[in-house]
Amino acid sequence: MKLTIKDIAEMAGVSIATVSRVLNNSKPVSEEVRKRVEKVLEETNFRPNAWARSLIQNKTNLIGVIIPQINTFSAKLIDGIEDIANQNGYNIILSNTRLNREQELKAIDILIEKQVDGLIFSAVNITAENVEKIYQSKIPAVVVGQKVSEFNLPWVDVDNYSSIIELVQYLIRCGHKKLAMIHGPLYDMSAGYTRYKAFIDEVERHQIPKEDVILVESNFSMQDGYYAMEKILKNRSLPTAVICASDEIAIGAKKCLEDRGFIIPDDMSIVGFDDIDLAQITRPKLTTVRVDFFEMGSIAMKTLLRLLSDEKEVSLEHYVDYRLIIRDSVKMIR
Amino acid sequence: MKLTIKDIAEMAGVSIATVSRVLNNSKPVSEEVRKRVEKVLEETNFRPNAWARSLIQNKTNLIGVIIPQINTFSAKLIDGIEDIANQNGYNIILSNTRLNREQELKAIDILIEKQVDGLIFSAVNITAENVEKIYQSKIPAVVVGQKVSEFNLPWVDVDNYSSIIELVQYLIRCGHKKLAMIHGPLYDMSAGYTRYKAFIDEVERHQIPKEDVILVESNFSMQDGYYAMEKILKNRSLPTAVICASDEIAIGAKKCLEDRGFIIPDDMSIVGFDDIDLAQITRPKLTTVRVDFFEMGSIAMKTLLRLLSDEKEVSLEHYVDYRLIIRDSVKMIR
DNA sequence: CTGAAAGCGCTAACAA
DNA sequence: TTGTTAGCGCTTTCAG
Repeated sequence: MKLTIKDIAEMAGVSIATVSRVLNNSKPVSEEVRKRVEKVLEETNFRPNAWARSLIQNKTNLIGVIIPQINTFSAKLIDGIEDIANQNGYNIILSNTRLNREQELKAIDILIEKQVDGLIFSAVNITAENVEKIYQSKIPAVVVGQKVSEFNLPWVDVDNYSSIIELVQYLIRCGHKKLAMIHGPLYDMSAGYTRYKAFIDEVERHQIPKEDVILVESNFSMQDGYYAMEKILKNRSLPTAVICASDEIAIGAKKCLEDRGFIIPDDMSIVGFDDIDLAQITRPKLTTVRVDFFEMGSIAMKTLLRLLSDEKEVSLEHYVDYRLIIRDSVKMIR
Repeated sequence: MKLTIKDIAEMAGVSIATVSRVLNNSKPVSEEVRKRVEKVLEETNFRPNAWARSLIQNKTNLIGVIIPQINTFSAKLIDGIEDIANQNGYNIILSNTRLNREQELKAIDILIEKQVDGLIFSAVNITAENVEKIYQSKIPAVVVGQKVSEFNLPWVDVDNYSSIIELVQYLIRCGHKKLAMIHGPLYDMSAGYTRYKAFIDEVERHQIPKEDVILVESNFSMQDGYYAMEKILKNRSLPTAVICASDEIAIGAKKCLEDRGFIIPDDMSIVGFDDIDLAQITRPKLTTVRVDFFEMGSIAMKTLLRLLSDEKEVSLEHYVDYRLIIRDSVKMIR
């Protein structure tokens, strides 16, 4: 049988109200009685039922975290969220939706039932349906990994657009005139579509002729990067540099080239995105864009905290820093 | 104002008991009334407060997961736990103790207060103090990543001992007679101490003379692996093969050798542990031991489920499979 | 089949 | 300073 505050009260010979008072330090209790109660508390190792309390206080100190999958990136994201949450007395309840739409909706429902104080939501493509549900629940929420300016929710993301533009400009400065991109799936709004859009926009801005631009879609894996590069190699005129939507893709693509005797970056330049550990270990070291997912998580949680403390002004848009990491996989032409 | 079952009852013109009945399908309700209530439920998108319910049913459908840090391994572990938990209607509440003893104790306390139905506990070194607290709480628990045979708790771990023994035997079969190990910190019972102990035991069993065995301690990072190899290189007589307690160490050590002009495996053989993604990408590909952390998580959760369903016989010891992955970083001598 | 009411473990008035 | 009591949102007897 689990102990309750009532048991403690009996054992200490006081009322349950008094026990509650010493438990929470909420009201003055005489030194003598406090000692007595504390003794029982220690001896029994009593822990009050958080849910009975939350029922009254309407607060659970729980943050719901919804992610589409668990990988190295989301792991860092979670780490960042947990860090700030923990520092502020919150626990996180983790929901992995495994890239499944229905699971996302279900996860939101469950977290509403569990009365989470706040929600951090991430998905490959956040839809109106999701957001609607979150709105209705009135639970403070912040979106992570996608710009959702069309909704009235704070979001945190890397500036996928600017970063790719910077990358393209860098390649052009290096003298590259024929470019390819291995982009991610376009239904993936953030790492897929936005990076793709930035690329075609910037390439157009520089008036690079259509025939000197190659686009290939790929999933975010080495294997798929490998295949994507095979497709690029089928073109009559090869690019001098290819931008990959992720380091994994880049490394797969690189492998494909190497298997065919290409020397990187002499025969073809490659850049990636994310700056995973591998990027600095492969030879040549990969030029890429560094994204700090831990920071992304902690910014998200800090934003949520601000929402929770009813601050009037919580800015809706949060870009997490990125940095072009120039290493050895791009050749300077001329 | 949040909706309650009372509001729904009023709106549907029934008693709260009836609403509860349709919510849970617990007792027969006339078709007509059921329809009426369901309509209101849909329109309002009502979600019952899980904690009010749990207060009565003494069940939260919450599993507490305590991990010492978030990295690629624990991420997979969590993934495996979440997968099974989710399939069985449980949510996980994640506590990262950041390698901090006090945090571990605190995390247990908090999870007790949150009335988790079960606990999955992992730490670099699980102590009697931790276990004592868990015992006292009477919460079903399983330990992950450490053999804790001295306690009466189920645990799940790789067989660190046998796997290292297999590795040593493999090296010896390959003709290696002078061995080194870069082992992890010895306070780390599982990946540190046990692998170390297996190595010295097996080396002794093969009567390899003391002077042909080198031991160096290192943290589990490439950087530290690099330094550890530097130490090994200071010895008068070098080993022909070195076992590293992790792939990260191995890759760092390898880098150190390469920086000094060694050819691997010709000049020195290296083996790692874990089979991280990198292991098959570095050249030469790394011979290592594959450990399935996702499986470790799912076994842990399945074991916990068995505990929760009051099965009489729950085996306490669970080894997760490992496999020697022979690649190209070990030279066959003779 | 439906409703009234007790009670889960706790906090917070309100009295004393 | 302490105790009594109402009630948080729900489930579950127990009557009807």
